[in-house]
Amino acid sequence: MTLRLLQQHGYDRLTVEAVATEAKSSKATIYRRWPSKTELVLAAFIEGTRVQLVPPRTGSLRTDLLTIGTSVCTQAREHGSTMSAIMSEIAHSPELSAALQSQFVLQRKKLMRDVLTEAVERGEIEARAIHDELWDVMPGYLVFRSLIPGRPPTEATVRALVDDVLMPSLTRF
Amino acid sequence: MTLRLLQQHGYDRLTVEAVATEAKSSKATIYRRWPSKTELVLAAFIEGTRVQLVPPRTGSLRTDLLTIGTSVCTQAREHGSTMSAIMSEIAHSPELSAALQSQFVLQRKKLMRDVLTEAVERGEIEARAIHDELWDVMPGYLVFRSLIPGRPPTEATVRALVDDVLMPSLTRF
Amino acid sequence: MTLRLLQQHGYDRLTVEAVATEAKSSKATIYRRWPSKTELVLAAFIEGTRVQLVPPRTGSLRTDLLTIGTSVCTQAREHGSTMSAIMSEIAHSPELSAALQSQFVLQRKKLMRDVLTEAVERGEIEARAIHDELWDVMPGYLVFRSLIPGRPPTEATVRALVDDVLMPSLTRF
Amino acid sequence: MTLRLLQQHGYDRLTVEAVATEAKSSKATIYRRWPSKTELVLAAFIEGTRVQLVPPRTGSLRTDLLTIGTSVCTQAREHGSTMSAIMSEIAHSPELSAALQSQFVLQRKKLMRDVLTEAVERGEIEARAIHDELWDVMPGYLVFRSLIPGRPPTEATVRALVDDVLMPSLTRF
DNA sequence: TCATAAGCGAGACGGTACGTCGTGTCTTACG
DNA sequence: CGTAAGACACGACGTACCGTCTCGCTTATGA
Repeated sequence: MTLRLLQQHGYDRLTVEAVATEAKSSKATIYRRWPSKTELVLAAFIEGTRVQLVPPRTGSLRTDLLTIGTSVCTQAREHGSTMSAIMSEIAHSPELSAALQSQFVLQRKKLMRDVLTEAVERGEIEARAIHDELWDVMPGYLVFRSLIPGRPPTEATVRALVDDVLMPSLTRF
Repeated sequence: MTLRLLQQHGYDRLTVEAVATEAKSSKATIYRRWPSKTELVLAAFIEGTRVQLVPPRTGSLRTDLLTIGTSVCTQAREHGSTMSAIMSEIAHSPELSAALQSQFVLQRKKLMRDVLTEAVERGEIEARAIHDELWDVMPGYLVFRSLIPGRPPTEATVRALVDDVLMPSLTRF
Repeated sequence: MTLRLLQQHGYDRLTVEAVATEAKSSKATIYRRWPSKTELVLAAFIEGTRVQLVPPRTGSLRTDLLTIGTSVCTQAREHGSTMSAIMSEIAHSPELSAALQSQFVLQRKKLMRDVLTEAVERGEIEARAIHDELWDVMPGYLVFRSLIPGRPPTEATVRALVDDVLMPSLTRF
Repeated sequence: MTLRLLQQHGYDRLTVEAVATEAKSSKATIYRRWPSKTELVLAAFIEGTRVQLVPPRTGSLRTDLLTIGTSVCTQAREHGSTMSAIMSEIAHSPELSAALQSQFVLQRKKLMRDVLTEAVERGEIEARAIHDELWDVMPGYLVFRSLIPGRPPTEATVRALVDDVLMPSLTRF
């Protein structure tokens, strides 16, 4: 898998030549399928982080959030270098941005919304406590923590984030 | 200033040659001072984001946080491309990581702690509401929002983050 | 032809970049074919001085020698700068030396030997008058004269060399 | 002595920095005395090859020539790399050429002429056998042999050159 | 069963930036 | 005041990678 090379060497240490060799293929074939190294990497990333789109449905909002947060941590830790590289490249290309948006971000957003909606239906929180603008505070912060060196998010990070920040916010009314 | 080129072209569109020309200098001189392009860019970034280390002291925690959040937004918006590039490179070099830590992160952390400590002293919040692990939720999330395309953080983002997330968390006891 | 640039500017005024541009190519391609600037220049030199390997066969040793001498003069005058550069570089590299030996020197030696052998067969000179050690007195001296400034060898030089030095030596028995 | 570095590394492996260090001096001082690396090297070469200008006066032309030839061999072998480098550089600079001419070539020419003149006076050869154009056949050829790799001139080379080429030529009348 | 076409590997190529090195000039500080 | 130390502008070298391309070979189909 191409992702392995990505995780091992990081984006710019990765050469298309190496990917081709790894795939027992040739550069031309790679470029026939993906128009650029960036798109190749983005596709591999999206492929490698494809997750269940159904909410965990553990029965409580808190454990749902903990589950999602842990999952984000795992992925972010594995693909940290890839994510930062993608962020770099994305600034220059609206197509990449759109691809990331439609194939990655939207799923996560829907997942989060489902979890919150179900919590509302269960009466755990009020609908007005949900902030559409801030749906990605948890994943965003956890990803951020994975990108900067020295402080990768842990289980404790997620628990503190959920218990001491998100839950107080969602139950503030 | 070298930063100008960075903001205009982004990290990998930036050439050391161009920096040298801009500085009416030569590549050799650049490389004499900074061992690599990455270190040059990191130094420029740190230099360009050197800010006041004193808390805003507006008198209330909420407005202090709004002030800091707005400042983070401004800088993150300006140096978004630079930040993602630095994050990419940092994974490969402990030295870079240490430099970023000591010359950038620690100042921000101290600033945030000062603001919170003063709020405790003013009686606005309780000391135990402060979470050392999560001191960077606000800046971290705002930076994250600046890095992903399409949703740069706005004044409204900061206000929602402070009023609906941070303040409920800090006043939860 | 790359040789043109060599003759115009001399070895160290010549840049690989210029050669690439001249060839409507790129530096990378040049370096793919020749491992260094020196080898590139040596190859161009050998290519540019590839001559007939058959003796002139004018019927007399004297005119054969004059013909060869004149030819040496022409080439040495054209490629003087190249030759001295090659001599400089060759001292450091046995490979270059071997290449020059096998692709340049040996042909000249054979040519000279053929001319002398035929003269022996025609009865013009005795075989024992031929000195294997000194087969290159004429070309060597003419090249030397081309390398030092101010005294390029002329037609008169060759004639004097043949008539007053070589022929007396070869017919001394 | 600067010459030592020259002989060890050759012209272009030699750096002015190294010469300065060797001389416990600084580059600026070197450049104050000699306007360029080439002139520095030329000066060192001329200094290092300054020889007696008086003829050997062994009593016979043959041994005089052998003596001179052997001396040329020794010097050429030691400074081969330097000589080829000087020849390279000289093509671009009339001043260098003039310096070499007046401080090196002319002495050698005079030496050779003295030897031949005395031989005439001794009755060994006729004056008309002396060819002004070809006064440097012996040193020129020996230098050439020192420059090309693999065939440095030996004692046998000199003897053959004198006995089988020069003497027949000089005694041809 | 053999011929012809589509697809793939292998890798050369043009281009561009990197980081290194050496020359010759210049400034600074010391003796 | 001259010199050692060394920073500096300039420019070439050789390397690496990207994205494009051409060339044979192979494989899958049509007569």
